Amino acid sequence: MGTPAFACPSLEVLLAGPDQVVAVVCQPDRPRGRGLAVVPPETKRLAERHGIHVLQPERVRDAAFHDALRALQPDLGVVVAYGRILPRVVLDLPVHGCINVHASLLPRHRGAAPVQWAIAAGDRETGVTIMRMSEEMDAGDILLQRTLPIRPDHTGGTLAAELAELGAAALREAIDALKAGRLEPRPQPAAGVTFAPRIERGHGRLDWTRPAAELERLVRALAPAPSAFTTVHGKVLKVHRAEVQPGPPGPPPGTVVSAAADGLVVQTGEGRLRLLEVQLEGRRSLPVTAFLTGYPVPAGTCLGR
RNA sequence: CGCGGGGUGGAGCAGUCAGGCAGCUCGCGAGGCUCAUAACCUCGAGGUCGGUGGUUCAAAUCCACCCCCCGCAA
Repeated sequence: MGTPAFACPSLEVLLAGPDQVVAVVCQPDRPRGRGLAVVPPETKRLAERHGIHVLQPERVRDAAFHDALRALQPDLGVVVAYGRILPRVVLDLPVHGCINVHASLLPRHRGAAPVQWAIAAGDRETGVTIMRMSEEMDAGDILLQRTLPIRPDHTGGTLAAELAELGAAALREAIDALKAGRLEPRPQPAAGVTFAPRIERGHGRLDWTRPAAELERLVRALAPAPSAFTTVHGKVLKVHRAEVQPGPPGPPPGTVVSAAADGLVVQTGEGRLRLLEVQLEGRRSLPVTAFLTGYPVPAGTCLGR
């Protein structure tokens, strides 16, 4: 059971393995993107290429869905970024229950967006957790964990891709170990629980009173999508890449200190942030030099309002 | 039919409303200035104005259709 691209490496591992994949469960095709075209989830596309049966229940509490699932007589449920809280009746339906691939070192970053929040929080390392699923979100017993250092150049996009692969490998390992009976589930520590809520638009707004280092992490966490942003002259300006620049306290946070070939330097609550790649609404993403060529932003301009 | 912005020398943009010599900043090339430089000055090359059709004496500009890029919303 999984929906977006993050789940695909895990599905591929299962398809390549010795066990039969009786079905793929994902969220329904939904109108997405410009023009609201109805687009099938990534896992569905992958499943169909392999001729795997696909289930797309509107409601996970629907009895008809439960019947369909039961008819498949699954031995094990594998859930990767499905995007819905599953009721107990579904969790208990497979003979050996359900396991989950989660992109963090639980109990840290329970929730929908663990990868982004790990970067934004400044974590030095993150990883994946394979766990037995319980009704409480991401609170199940840990079966196996694998860690991955977070590099200073990791973005939400690149880190998620690496964790998807790491998660798939860990999943393979965990299933093999489970079948061999040499995997001992252990409860998550009571201490260290944090939550990583779904990323919403507002999370990307750069609050210039915050330290530059924190803003840089937010920019990376939300790249390439949905992106951190500020505003210039009332227009949305996405910031795709930026770097911290030490600097003396200066003008009010949000003030453009300088705008030249080497970047657009903005005063923050602590230090300065040099914007390197930006995108004005309706325009494509540009290196800051090209952006400034056609859209001059004089020093002294106040961003964010 | 979800709302909206855009496509103009290599890059980014103005010009379109009100049709009339293809413009700006940057880059590139040559020359000059300078102890020197990504600085400064002079000169220069480079464009089927996204495509097709239409209107017109005349279309980047007006009309119709099509292709492509992007922001919002979901």
